[in-house]
Amino acid sequence: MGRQPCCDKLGVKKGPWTAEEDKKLVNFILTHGQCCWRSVPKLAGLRRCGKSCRLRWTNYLRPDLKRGLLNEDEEQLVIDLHARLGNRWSKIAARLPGRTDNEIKNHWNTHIKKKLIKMGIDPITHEPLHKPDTPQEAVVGATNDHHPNLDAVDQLELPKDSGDVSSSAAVEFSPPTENSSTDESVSGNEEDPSLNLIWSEAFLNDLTWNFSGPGSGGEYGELGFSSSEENTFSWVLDDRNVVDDHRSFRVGGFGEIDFNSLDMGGKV
DNA sequence: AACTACCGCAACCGCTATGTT
DNA sequence: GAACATAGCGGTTGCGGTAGT
Repeated sequence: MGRQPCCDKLGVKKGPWTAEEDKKLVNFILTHGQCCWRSVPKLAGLRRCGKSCRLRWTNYLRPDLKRGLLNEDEEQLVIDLHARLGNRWSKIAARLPGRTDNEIKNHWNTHIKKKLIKMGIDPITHEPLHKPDTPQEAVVGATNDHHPNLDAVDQLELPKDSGDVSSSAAVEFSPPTENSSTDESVSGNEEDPSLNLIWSEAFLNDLTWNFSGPGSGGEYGELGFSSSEENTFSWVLDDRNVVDDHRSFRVGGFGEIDFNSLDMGGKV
């Protein structure tokens, strides 16, 4: 007997999510928490595969996600971790709070890979491109599924609790400095003042991001969201954000905000 | 202005890992 | 331990936006 499909293919909608679907999914997760993805579509009134719901939530709707491009420090960390872990994006993502494996994977394929090649570094082996390969190296590079020191890294089991990536002794990572010349005004970073602004109570209150969804109040506690995180849901549930064009919706709660134009000094 | 090519990202697909009965 | 169900992961694809001609 074959394996059952993850969901009933008949009547299952595919393709980009609409704001209405997002709203339903967020409402459901807020009310019931993350469990039984298979039953989520039915219970939430969505004509989607449970898998699709999970992906949508983890890659896009989660409240703790950062948006925007990875900054140079995050990029460096990704490169470093990739050298140790290979294409194990979820493990890499676990070391970058607020970043998803999909996001990192995409960023790797579209930006970092090219950058490394440009610098003369093989993005797979992290060795200089024109170095004469030994047969062993060639094999590692070709298969890309087992880096020499991968097992050691697995056993190391980098501390997970720390949102602070710099806390890992195994990772050569320099914390962002004030003089960092990277364009961090756009990209999300916990060290980023604009991000701090977004998450600050003052900002949230000021924009009247009052959570107005059903069941607002104590029942979200099971999700472990802070009060400010709960507030961030208002962008999804707020009709102002419900637009037909999902593309204009996709930057989520921060999509309407132009970080560059924010007057930091005046606001906080 | 119209067309084309390229880029970046969201989402899907298929597989593996893990949990449950 | 086997069989099945579910969750999670990584590779790939499709589509919209944008730069170039």
